[in-house]
Amino acid sequence: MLRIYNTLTRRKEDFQTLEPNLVRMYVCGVTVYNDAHVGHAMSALVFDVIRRYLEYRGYKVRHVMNFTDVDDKIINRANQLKEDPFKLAQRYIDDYAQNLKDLNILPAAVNPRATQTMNEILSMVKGLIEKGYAYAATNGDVYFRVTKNKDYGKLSGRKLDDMQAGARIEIEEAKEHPMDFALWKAAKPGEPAWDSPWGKGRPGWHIECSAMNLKELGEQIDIHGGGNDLIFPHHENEIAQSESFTGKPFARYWIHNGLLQLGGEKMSKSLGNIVSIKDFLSQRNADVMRMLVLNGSYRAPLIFNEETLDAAEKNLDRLRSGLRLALPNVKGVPAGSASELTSQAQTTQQNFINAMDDDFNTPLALAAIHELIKAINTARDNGASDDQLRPAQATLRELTGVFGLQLQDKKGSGDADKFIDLLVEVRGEVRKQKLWPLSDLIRDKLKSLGVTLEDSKDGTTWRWG
RNA sequence: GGCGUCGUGGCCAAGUGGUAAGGCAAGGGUCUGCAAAACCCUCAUCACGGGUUCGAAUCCCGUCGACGCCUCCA
Repeated sequence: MLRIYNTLTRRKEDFQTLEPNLVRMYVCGVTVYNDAHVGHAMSALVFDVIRRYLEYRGYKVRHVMNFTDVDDKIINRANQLKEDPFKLAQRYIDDYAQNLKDLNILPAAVNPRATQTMNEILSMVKGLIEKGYAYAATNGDVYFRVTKNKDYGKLSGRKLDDMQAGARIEIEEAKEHPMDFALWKAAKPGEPAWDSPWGKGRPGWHIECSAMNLKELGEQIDIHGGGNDLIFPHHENEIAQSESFTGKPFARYWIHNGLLQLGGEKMSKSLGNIVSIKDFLSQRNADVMRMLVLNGSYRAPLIFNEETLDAAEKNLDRLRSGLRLALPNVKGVPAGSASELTSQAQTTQQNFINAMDDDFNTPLALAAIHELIKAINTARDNGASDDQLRPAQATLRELTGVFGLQLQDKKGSGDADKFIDLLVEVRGEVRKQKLWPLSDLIRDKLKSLGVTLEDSKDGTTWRWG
């Protein structure tokens, strides 16, 4: 039974979907006004792994991830660059889609955008006004009336009174209550704007997500996710809007990932301590970022630095070692040993599932995989044939695939392979004649070209990397 | 100031009542002509101080510290 930590209840709960075998999952995407950074990648990776695991467990997952493509920051940036705000947003949407692809993140079923959900947003704002949950203020904005929503604050565990006390908010005089938040913002001259019963304007930040949920997934969803910096106010406000509008509980499970830490602080656009996904991928393989995420609990902060990245890279090398072919010229091991390996594969698979069922405990699941690696490598050392290794390696591929790891061999140009084979063969003759200096020279030269040779008693293997 | 998360070996990180998973690094060994890889072995008593318990990293109280949110933020 899968159990998931629910931010709403602050407990792990059994996972029950609204509809059998179908998971409605909404994950907050990004506001597109700049290059996405590795912190965004972390969040996307966390939910990609969750999705892959749910699918592995037999669920059909309808995964929705939005783009916020109109807001203050986009408008400001566009003004700065003297670019059309819609074009700017489109540019960064395309970039982000490419980032996700490069990170081997499965595409969402839909990527709704605020600007393409305007009808739903408008009707939701209207509905909230009609029900008394919102009001059009004198300044042209429409605000949500937090005092009308009796359990406002339930997600973040705050009370309205507490929030008033310490909040450093410029109190907008048009608001009835300082914590009321904008559903609709009146447009200033020159800003992108849509017609509405309250004059020209654009949606507030939170309402778009409520509207997109309603449009793409319905009134109630199973999983709503995002970084834990979104808990308040964004997700709190989403709940307030959605539940006030529909009168039904909104999301069953609220899942929030911890934030990536760079130099002891979270990485964020406003702090300026950013490593973009693009820059990261120009230096390291996508699997490295993924391994970094898998190595820790998704809810805990993730330490991102050269040291942790190097360790992640080595960890990947280790996983790859399990996929190597049998040693040359082996005769195979007794059937008993081979079936032991197969049974280890089954044990590992079960341990993997048990770990992941416990709130997606990827570090523990990874440890299970390492057990299998060790068993495979031992079998290989003992002379197991490829046929004997294959079933366990298939399990290894299967489980690392659930993690979304690609574990591609480091590659040179494929055309070179047969020449390398030839060199290795010739070197074999050289070694028979015990011409060690020459043999070592060939090995060293190949190493500097990115080809690693490994000699064993019965022959030599080579690989890129 | 309020709310919340957390503090496990050199580094990253599981474990949340019965005497500390895993990865990286380090040291030793097997194998090898050498090397590499692989395999084997070694390496922590869980921030600190109290308390509960037969028994606590794991529960409670306090102290110190870190981080997040309260304002745009994955």
